[in-house]
Amino acid sequence: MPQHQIFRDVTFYIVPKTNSKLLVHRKEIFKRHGATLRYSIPLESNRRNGTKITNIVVVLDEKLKKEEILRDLQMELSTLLLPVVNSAWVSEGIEKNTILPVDGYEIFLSPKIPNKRTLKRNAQDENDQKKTKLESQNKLESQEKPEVPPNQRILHFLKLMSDEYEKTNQTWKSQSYRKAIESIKNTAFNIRTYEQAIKLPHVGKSLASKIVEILQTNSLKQLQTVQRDPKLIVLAIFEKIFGVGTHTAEKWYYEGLRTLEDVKAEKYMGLSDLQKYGLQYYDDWSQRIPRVEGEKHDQYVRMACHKIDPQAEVHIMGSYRRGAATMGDIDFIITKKETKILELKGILRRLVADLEKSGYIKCQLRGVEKRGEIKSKLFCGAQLANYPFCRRVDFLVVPSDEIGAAFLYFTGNTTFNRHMRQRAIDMGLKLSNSGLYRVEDSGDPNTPREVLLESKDERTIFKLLNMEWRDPVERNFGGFEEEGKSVKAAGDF
DNA sequence: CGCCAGTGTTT
DNA sequence: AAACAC
DNA sequence: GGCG
Ligand SMILES: O=c1ccn([C@H]2C[C@H](O)[C@@H](COP(=O)(O)OP(=O)(O)OP(=O)(O)O)O2)c(=O)[nH]1
Ligand SMILES: [Mg+2]
Repeated sequence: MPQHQIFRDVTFYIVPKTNSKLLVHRKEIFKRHGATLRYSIPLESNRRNGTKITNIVVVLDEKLKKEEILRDLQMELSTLLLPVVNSAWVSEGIEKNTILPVDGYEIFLSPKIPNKRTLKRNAQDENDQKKTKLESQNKLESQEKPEVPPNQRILHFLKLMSDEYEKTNQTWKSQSYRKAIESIKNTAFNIRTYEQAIKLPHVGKSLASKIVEILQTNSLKQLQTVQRDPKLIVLAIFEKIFGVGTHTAEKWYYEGLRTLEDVKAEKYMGLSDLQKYGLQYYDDWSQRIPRVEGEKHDQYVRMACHKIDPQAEVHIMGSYRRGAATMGDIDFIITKKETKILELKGILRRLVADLEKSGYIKCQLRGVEKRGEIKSKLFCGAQLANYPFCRRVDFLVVPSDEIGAAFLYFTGNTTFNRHMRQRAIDMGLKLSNSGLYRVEDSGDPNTPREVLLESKDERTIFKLLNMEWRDPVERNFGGFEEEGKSVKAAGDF
């Protein structure tokens, strides 16, 4: 019953390109009302002409993040001129049988906080994940028969793919490749066929095909197309500045900045204190910390803490507790028996004051003292006398009744934490830095009731999750370091 | 087709 | 809500 | 991109 065909003269550019039953259905409705549907924007259509709407981007999936919308359109933000609206604009227009003004439906992809006076560029990403290293282009010599460590070529290219996706904030794809890599590492034989590949856990059709492609051509088409432009190298340098992530790095790049010197020269005024310190200590914080120096930090901080409160305890966590030979930073937990968070915050505040006075703490990146409120976390730069570098040091104060969960969290590594937390989810539980909880239905599905099961004791949390205890050294999961452990580890999950 | 860990802090 | 960090 |  297409009566007026209100969208007769309108072209919808649909996001996302991917289909699903629901989306197909909704698009049918759009067509019935006369809309022309397209999936990419021809150059000449990318403009607004007056108030009359003839071309418009319609986002059908409300959950899409702004950056994902842009990626789907394959548009650089600065070049997108068309209005972008959510699907309510369409459906309410249909109800009212008219083309509505976009006000109230428009999704603004660009500005958010006009920082000082800079401009355009926005949209953002998913969650987590750390820096990546740059790696040079591919091409391994074609070694025909026996690969001594099996599947080396395959692993090489899949790693490049994973890195590529991580750099472009496609975190789930990146994660998929990492899981496949782990899986292949645990494979004793040389994979030769699609059938062998697809049997492996975390290797599906797409990855199996890619594996075959690698075996046959010794390369991957997709990797060569994926422009390995100099841009990524610059972005990686920028993103290593503390306080600078993908968003800021990209913004700077589009403003024409290419080196740290460019940034210092042109942006210094506009930088946050965080980023200024990040620049100032860029070289220092790029250095690994020898384990022996970690011991010295431990002694030093422990002494200082003892003076403030002899009952307070200092523990080094992170990679140090996992037995690393070198660390990227130093992670402290400060705690005290039978003590609540408030008192501990006070201890941290005094400790920090002393450490600053003594010259150990060089700068606070995230302070104890912000706006009168005392925080339970401190990120800072700190240097021991007669040592060559300022180090990144993190303090976390933890009330004694959360100490087990906090140890678990702050010992890591990150991959181990995520595995363990996933296991909790699968058991209907939730594990966080404050405890292991049972998640119950409270009537309101948005705010389920969380009942604390355990938070004081690390070992009890392992038991409740039906896991064998692992010494911290056995928690170096995933990645490329110490995979001897992660082989067994992966099997356990 | 939804999930892929969960939290603290700042803007 | 986004950005950045652990 | 894989999985339940
Ligand atoms: O996204 C994150 C980051 C960190 N952590 C936990 C695990 C990690 O082990 C600990 C300390 O973080 P840090 O970044 O210091 O990692 P690390 O394991 O100590 O390694 P590095 O030697 O780089 O400091 O905090 C998480 O749970 N999730
Ligand atoms: Mg650390």
